[in-house]
Amino acid sequence: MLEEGEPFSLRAVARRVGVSQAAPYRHFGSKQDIEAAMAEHGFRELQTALREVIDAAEAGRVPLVDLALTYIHFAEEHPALYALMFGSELADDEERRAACAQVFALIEEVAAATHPDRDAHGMATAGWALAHGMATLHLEGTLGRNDDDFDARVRATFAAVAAD
Amino acid sequence: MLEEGEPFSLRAVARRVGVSQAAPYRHFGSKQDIEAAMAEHGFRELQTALREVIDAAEAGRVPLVDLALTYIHFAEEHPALYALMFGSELADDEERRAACAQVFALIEEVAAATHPDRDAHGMATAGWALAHGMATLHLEGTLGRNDDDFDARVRATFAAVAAD
DNA sequence: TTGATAAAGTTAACGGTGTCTACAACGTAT
DNA sequence: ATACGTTGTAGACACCGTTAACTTTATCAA
Repeated sequence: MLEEGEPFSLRAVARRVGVSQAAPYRHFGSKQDIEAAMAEHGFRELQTALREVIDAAEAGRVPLVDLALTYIHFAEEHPALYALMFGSELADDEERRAACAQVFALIEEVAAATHPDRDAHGMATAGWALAHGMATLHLEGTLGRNDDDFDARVRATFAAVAAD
Repeated sequence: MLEEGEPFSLRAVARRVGVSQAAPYRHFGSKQDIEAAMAEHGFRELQTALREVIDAAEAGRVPLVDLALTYIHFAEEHPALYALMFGSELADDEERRAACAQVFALIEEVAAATHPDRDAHGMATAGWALAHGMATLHLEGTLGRNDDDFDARVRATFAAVAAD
């Protein structure tokens, strides 16, 4: 879904589905509506992935950095979708924003559980910003090409910043 | 330059400049080339802004969070350009990457000066990721709409994470 | 002064794209 | 059976990036 290489045009999609170019307009109002729906779906998939990590951990206590790694792996595996999720044109789609807010709430919940003594909102903000920032910079190539030990780099960064 | 609202098409640009639609191709090979040049210019402007903050500080010691605020203000003031600078299509433009790397080197330099005892590279990575992440999430609306005290929020986040 | 050359601008076209309108097929409920 | 809402279609429109062929214009050597 949403391959990186080929152009993402309504016509190309319709062609691939074997349907006429105007058919998508029976189901969506515009291309932006479709992209917003895809972004919303992406946030829900991301939430599911994060939820799995939380549920797999014993006693519900997950280090924030593990959540961040899951987050970053998601971005690595679906770079085009990830870019879409944070695309500036979709900023005012309400359902996309709600799905995004749910992910944030999940992170906040974990932050509150692992650090009951600290400001959960601030911790969640820092954790998300760090994860999102590293994911973006990594995808974009700014952080070099040591792909394999990037996980270690993320762990080191989180540790350097004493967020755990 | 690069207003948010109107479409950024070569033809629209040419029209506004009062020149024919094909004229840009006398100066650039493609639209991507133009965008890459704009992104490169953006990185250089960002570098200048950061450099000014560093030079204005006494003894050359700037808290990382002040650099981050300058970074975020730049993103706020030029949202479309900022999005362009980190657009995934431009990842392999060499000059853009070089300009980006210079900004990173600047941050690293400050990190090394303010925290001689810690890993400068890791600190710079964390600082940039935090700043870039918060800028993105803020522009995108995920962090709420308390626009005025967002600076305070950035300071709180950096403090919460003990990065200074 | 003349003439060659390279830079910069022009018009016209090609294929592709998002979107709209008008029309046809078809399942379903009255 | 008939009316209707749903989903599909073809065709058009304006716009887009890009290219090709042609003209203008400035520069500089002869």
